[in-house]
This record gives sequence, structure tokens and C-alpha cells, in this order.
Amino acid sequence: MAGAQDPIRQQLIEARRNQILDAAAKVFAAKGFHRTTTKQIASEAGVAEGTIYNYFDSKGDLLISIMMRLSAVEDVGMELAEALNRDARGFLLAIARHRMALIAQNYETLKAVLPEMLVNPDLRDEFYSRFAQPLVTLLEQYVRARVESGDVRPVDPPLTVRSVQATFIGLMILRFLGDNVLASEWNELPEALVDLLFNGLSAEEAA
Amino acid sequence: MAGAQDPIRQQLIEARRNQILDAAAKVFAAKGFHRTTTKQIASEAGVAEGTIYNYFDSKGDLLISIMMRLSAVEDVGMELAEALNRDARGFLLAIARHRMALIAQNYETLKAVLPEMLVNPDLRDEFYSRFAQPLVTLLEQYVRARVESGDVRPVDPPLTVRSVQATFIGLMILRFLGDNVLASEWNELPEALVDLLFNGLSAEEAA
Amino acid sequence: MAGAQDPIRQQLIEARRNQILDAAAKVFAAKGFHRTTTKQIASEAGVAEGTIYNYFDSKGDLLISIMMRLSAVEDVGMELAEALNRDARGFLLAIARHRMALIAQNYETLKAVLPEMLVNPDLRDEFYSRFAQPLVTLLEQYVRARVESGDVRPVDPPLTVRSVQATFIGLMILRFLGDNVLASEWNELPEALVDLLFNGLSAEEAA
Amino acid sequence: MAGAQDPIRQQLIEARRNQILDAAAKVFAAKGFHRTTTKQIASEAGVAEGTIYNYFDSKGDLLISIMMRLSAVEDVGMELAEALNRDARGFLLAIARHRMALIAQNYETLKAVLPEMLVNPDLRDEFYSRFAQPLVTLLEQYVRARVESGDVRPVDPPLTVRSVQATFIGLMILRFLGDNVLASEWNELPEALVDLLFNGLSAEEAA
DNA sequence: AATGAATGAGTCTTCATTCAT
DNA sequence: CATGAATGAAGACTCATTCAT
Repeated sequence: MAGAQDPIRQQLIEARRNQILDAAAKVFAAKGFHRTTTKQIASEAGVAEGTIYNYFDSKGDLLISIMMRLSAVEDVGMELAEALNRDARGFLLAIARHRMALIAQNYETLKAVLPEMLVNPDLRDEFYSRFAQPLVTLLEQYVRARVESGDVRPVDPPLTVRSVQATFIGLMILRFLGDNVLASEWNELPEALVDLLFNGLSAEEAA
Repeated sequence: MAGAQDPIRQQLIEARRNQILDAAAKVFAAKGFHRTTTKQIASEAGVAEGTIYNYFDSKGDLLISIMMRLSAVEDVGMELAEALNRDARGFLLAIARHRMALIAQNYETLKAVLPEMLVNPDLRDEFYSRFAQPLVTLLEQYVRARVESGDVRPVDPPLTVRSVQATFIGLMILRFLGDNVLASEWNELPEALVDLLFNGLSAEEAA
Repeated sequence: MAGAQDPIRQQLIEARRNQILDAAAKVFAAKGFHRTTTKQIASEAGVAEGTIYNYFDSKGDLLISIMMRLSAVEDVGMELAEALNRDARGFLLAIARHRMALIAQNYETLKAVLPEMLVNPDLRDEFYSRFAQPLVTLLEQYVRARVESGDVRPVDPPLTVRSVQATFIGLMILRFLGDNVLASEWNELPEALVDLLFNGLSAEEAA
Repeated sequence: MAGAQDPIRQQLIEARRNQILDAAAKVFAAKGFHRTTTKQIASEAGVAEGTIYNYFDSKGDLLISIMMRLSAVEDVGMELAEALNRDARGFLLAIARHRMALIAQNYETLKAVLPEMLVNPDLRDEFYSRFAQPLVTLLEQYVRARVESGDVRPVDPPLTVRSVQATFIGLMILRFLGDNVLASEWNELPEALVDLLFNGLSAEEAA
């Protein structure tokens, strides 16, 4: 009897958790973690305040759980396994598209988590090791290889790669800050970005 | 009598304000705005809690004042008036150096202000209109001009310019997140960055 | 149909009530009434939280019911009807043994009830009128009679009797407080106690 | 300047602490620790809720501090140094008077602390080692010596001594429970008690 | 102008109790 | 009857702000 209910109960629990996390992410994104009260989250989720604590340990646990849910979505390795086989431009474009899509699809979550992350060591380390570091490492290996093969100019790989990574992050921040152009042209960004990063601004041919 | 003292009094007041703002910026940068108590700020500044309120309206006013002090430092127009006369590469390098230096010199202030800015509309607008927008506007004008003159490839100016601006911001964020390479190689960044943005990654000549 | 089930149902209900009360007494004794949650009681009893409320009105009702169950055990009159016929020493010994045994056999229950009793008027009155008062009254009558008959010295009956009663209570408290000697020598207590109360400490003969 | 204020400030702090502890003890005694709210304590003390936390870490700290203040009052060694030189009866009387007076003078404090002590290990250990244990130890040494010297009958010292100690505690409990006789005759208790403990109930001469 | 004790509104969190299944 | 998720009132505690000295 209970055997059949267990999976159902698990699903209900998961659904309720997501319901609460969605509400929390929405309010955190709108007002910031500290300005958000548990009462507001409960109200947004359509549950009582106490219900939140049947599913999460604390308000801080909500934020961490929001980020964990994002981690589950992120999967650099998979997506880019195929990209590695492309030429440099194709690779860069795949990365850029993947990144911009990730940001667009998780806009609220990221807006909820990022400001607090800059200030909370636990979240920071989690983010850095899950999102920032893996991409930097992967890019660095790729750039080194392509510099050796001659496809890419002899740039400084660590700094170059961090600059590329920084561009993704900075564009997200600029969107958070309310930049209207980015909001409306977000889908054009990967192309423009790759054009910039791959070909550079200079009209002159590289000597 | 008061006539002679006024300027002196003004200086004393200004000194005390700075003493408090320095302390506040330091603690905000270390623990975040909301986790910082006025007691901690007072302790760091070596004054009593009440004294803070003789110079500032509220805790929030401290943050705004910290940012205002940064605004006073920033002076895009001045610095770049001369840069406009250089060639594209020189211009970009001047901008990058200026930006990286600004970040390095105001590291604590920026770390104090930025996370809260993402969450506080007042601060956000102030930052966007003072720091982000002016540079974007200036860059955009420059890029348009140089595209026309043929010095710069026919890129999409708005997106390109935002990407450049985003890179500066993203590098700052990555430093906040504790990236060691950026911390130690910060001074090498402008060259590497300009090399990337101006020449691009591609080893092939632009057709 | 229900006619035959009634007695059985009554037994089942009684069994379930006792199961819950046993669990409650155990946890109350270990952690105190207020620090105990209904969830802990349910868990200890092996039932769901809601089930408790099918048998008891409230958490407080559990405590009162625990005490009522103790009242049912206690039966001063019965036990001492025979003791009244003994000589003074035998009577005192019978009382002491009865009391110490009662405490030992209901250690957990008493430890659960007593601290809260000191603080809860309802429980206090119940305890005082059921346990303290009857014994005091009985002892007082007995002492008065024996003083008149000359078996007992001309003591102040009310104060003497309360002192004797106090000794029982105090020994229980000292055990609650973790006194190791009392825990291991509890069975020797009645003899030692009667020796003290009956003969006194003095080596000199009463003049 | 500040040199002269320090002692004054210390006195003010001590006065405010005592004001709050008095209020807390009063309300704890009346309603019990857990049923007392910090708001009630504040109201009773005539201060704001927050003020309590300028002087104490937590509600629990109030209780511990109440007990500590009692510890400062208690001074078994001093009082009884002189009593040791008396004969057995005089010694017992001195102890009894000292104990009954201590209870009477700290009635509220004890009523506040004792119930929670039975349930809180920290308080329990503090009480046992400060109040129960020292008196037991001292009595035990005294009884052993007097048994040897022949002034006291050959009783079992550990159990006898604990019984005496238990009587003091039990009398206190009976008062807490609302015994009217004890409340009105408290001052007569030491004599009656010593009469009982020293001479015993028996009218017969010890063989 | 400086101080820091006092304030009390505001928040997170707990947990006894209810009730739909 | 049994269950346990949902509830929300209640309470301990924090901390920005005030103000008498």
C-alpha cells in the first residue's frame, strides 16, 4: 500500500518544494534576499509561512536550494562535448549561445542568487566552483590547444579566457541593471559577441 | 569669529565624514550591507554609534554617500577627451587602463556598493547613469565614427560596445569572486584585453 | 454488533491511550514538558501526531492524564489501613516503604509531572490534594493519637508531619538531581529513614 | 574624566541588571520560565524588551544569572565554620536556621529556578554542585566525626545526611505547593525540625 | 559635537492543533 | 480510526534610530 504511495509522495514533495522555490526566487529577484520576508514568500507561493519550514531549514536554505536547482540544469560538459570538435569560431559560438540561453532561461534565479553570492562565502564558493571555474578550465584547455595548432593567435590563455568568461557575466549584470538594448537584442548577442571576440575590432589585417 | 572658523569646520566635518565612510565601505565590502550593523561601523570608525547620525541620515545614506564619493572620482569625460584623438587601438587601451585602474583603486568601495546596487533601484539608477551609461554612450559614438572612417570593422555598435563594457564589469566580478589569477595579473589585463578585443582570437586574416 | 465490540473497543482504546501516555511520560521525564514536542511523543509512541489528538484534548491533557494514572495507582487508605494497627515504628516503616516504593515504581512519571506541577496551578492542586494532603492528614491523626497514648514524644504534630512528608519529597528530588548514593541505596532508605525519624540522632537518652 | 565615570557606570550597569533580574525572578516564580515572555519581563522591569538584551544574552541567561546571584548569597562555609564548634544539637539547629532563612529570603528566586532546574542539565549541575553537594559533604563529615565521638548514634552517614538535606528541600517544595501551615509557621520550623531529627519520635529511651 | 543606553518595530522560526484523505 | 501536511499564532531576538547627558 505504502509501496505505491512512496513515489507519489516523493513527487508531491518535489512539486511543493518547487512551488516554494519558484516563489522565493521571484521575490528574491524583485526585492533582494534581505528585503524579502518569509511572509512574502509564503504569500507568493500561496502557502502558510510555516509550510516553508516543512520543506526547508531556513530562509538561507531557500537561496542555496535555488542555486542547487540551477546547478542541476547546468551541464557544461555535455553541451560542449560536441562543440569541442568544431572549428574555433563554431566552438566559440556554441559556448556563447549556450551561455546566453542559460542566462535567459534562468534570469530570475540568477538575479535572485547573484547579489547575495557576492556577499555570502558559501554561495560564492558554490557558484565559482560550479559555474565559473569549469568553463574557465575548459576554455583554457581549448585555447591552448588551438594556439598550438595555429588556429588561434598567440594570446595569453588565462587572461584571455577570463576576459571571455567575464563578458558573459558582465552582460548578465548589465541586463540586471536594466539595459534595454540588451533586453531586446539578447538573441543577437552570440553572433555579435563571437564576431567581436573572434575577429576583433580592427579593420587592418593582422600582420 | 565664525567667519574664519567656517572653512575649518567644513574641513573637520568632511574629515569625519570620510572617516566614517571609509569604515563603512570596509565593513560593507567584507560582510555585505545587510549583515553589517551600525555598531560594527562605529567600532571600525572609532566613534560612537550616535555619531554616525550626526553626519548621515541613515545606514542607507552611508551606502549612497560611498557611491557619491566614487562618482566624484570618476570623470570619464576628462580622461578620455585626450584618448579620443588617438588611433582605435590607443583609444581602447586608454579606456581599458583607465577602467582597470579605477576598479583597482576603488576595489573596496565597489565591492561594498555593487551587490546592493543589483537589488536597490536607487543605487542601481545612480550607478547606471553615472558609470555604465556614459561610457557606453561615449564608446558607441567613437565606434560609429571609426566604423565610418574604416578603422574599425563594421560591427554592431550597440552590442559591441555593451560587450566591451560588460567585460570590464565581469572582470571586476570575477575578482570579487576570488579569482587568484586576476588578482595577481590585474596590471597585465589592459594589454591582454585590448589584444583580444582589437585583434580577435582568429589567426586568419580578415577577408 | 456494537454490543459485543464495546468492551473490546474499550480495551483497545485504553491500550492506545497507555501507549501514548507511556511515550509522553518518557519524553517529558527526559526533556521536560515544554521542551518536548508532540512530534517527539508521536515518534516515541510509534503513532502519527494526529493520532494523539484522537485520544487526548491537548498536550497539557497528556500531562494531567499521566498524573491521573498515577492517582489510580496510589491508594493510601488501603495500604495503611493495616499499618494503622502496628506500633509506631512499624507504622512509620510501612509508610516509608510504601512511599519509597511508589517513587521508585513511578520514577519516570513523577519526574515528568513534578517540575511542571511546581508551575501549573491545576496540576499543583491535583497533586497536593491527592498525594500530599491525604498523607499529611493521616499522619497527623496518627501522630496526635500516639502522642496522647504516650508512644510518641510530645512533638508539634503539624510541623513534624510535614517534615516527614517533606523528607520523602526531598529524597525524590535529590534522586532527580542525579544523586548517585540515593540511586544505588534506595532500598536501604526506609530502614535508615525510620531509624533517623524514630530514634533521632542523639546518642543521649531522652530525659 | 572617564576614569571617574567608570565605577559609576559599573554601578549603573549592575543596578540595571538587578532591576531586570528582580523582574524576571518575579515573573518566572509566578508563571514559570517557559510561560513567561520577554515582553512580560520587560514590562515588569519597566524597560523595553530590547533593553534586556543589552544586559543579558538570552532568556536562558536570565535564569542562570538569577541562580548565580543566589550563589553569591550562599556561603555555607562561612556560616557554619562557627557551627562546627557547637554540640550536635546546636550544630543542627544552626544549619536548620541557616537553611530555612536562606529559603525564606530567596523564596522568589528559588521558586523561579527550581522547577526549571529539574529539567535543565546546566542549571541542575550548577545547583547540585553549589547547594546540594557542599552541604551534604559538610554534614557527612560532621556526622561521621560525631558518631565516632559517640555524640551521635551509629547511623548510616550518607543516607542520614541525605535525608536531612532532603527534608530542607522537601519543606521548600511543600511551601511552593501552597501549604498554609508551613507558610505561617516557617519560623518555628528549625526548632521542631531539630527536635524531630535529634530526639526522634520515639518516647522510649534508646536501649 | 560626541556618546551609548534605551527603544520597539520587525523578522525568522517553532510547534500545538486541525482536517482532508 | 490513523495519518501527516498545512496552518498561523506566538515569541525570542536583532538592530537602526533616537535623545538625554
